[in-house]
Amino acid sequence: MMENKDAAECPAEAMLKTLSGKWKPQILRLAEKGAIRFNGVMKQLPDANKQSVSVALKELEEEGILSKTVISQKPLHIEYLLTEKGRGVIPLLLTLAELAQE
Amino acid sequence: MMENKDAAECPAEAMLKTLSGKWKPQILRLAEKGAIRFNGVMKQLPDANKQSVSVALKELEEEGILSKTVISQKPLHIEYLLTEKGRGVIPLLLTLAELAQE
DNA sequence: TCAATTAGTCAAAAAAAAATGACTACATTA
DNA sequence: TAATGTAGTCATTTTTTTTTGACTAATTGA
Repeated sequence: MMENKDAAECPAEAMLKTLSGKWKPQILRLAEKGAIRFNGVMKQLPDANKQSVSVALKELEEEGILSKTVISQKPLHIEYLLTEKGRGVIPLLLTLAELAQE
Repeated sequence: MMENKDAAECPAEAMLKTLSGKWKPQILRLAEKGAIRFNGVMKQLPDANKQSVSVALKELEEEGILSKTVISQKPLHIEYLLTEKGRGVIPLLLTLAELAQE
């Protein structure tokens, strides 16, 4: 009998963790409509705080769901866009939202 | 201009929270194959602890994803089954898992 | 020069989630 | 009588997540 350390490998769990962080679904919902920016998100989610939004954007970028682009440094302008993977996530969120309401 | 307290209502966020609790995806994966029982889950997920499994089963039941049935109290026998809603969640988890690997 | 806007970071505190170990309660088996 | 198996609960500790408030750094406008 061989001892196999299971449990660790549940790919769905990792993805769920990534998506379920605070403010992330709302941020993705904003991103669905077009490029988003840090301060824009802060204004549209008045109850969110800098740190959480900062962490959310960073993690979503690390997961390849958002891409970050520096448009210009003169009047500092940074944009986040949904990647292809990110666009693939949106319909899942919508389906989850529907299921939640049943 | 009227001040609207937004943010609270993101149905996807609630559902994501429910599904992303510790061990929940694994438990649902077991439930997909048939009725599950408390000690059975404990044996199949050796790294999980009673408390977490207990909380997971309770929350999944409260969300209407699992149904709980007492089969008999003589040799105490309680079963959890995926509800229709629960069965609706499974394909989403599989899709999330696929997306995670891209 | 002072204030505002851009996009954050940092350390610390507070809140929420998860883990640990002891315990309950009932019935069966040795 | 003691141990085993069922399905948990409870209080406490540990870990993780989220929030708070102060601070940075560059540029623009008054």
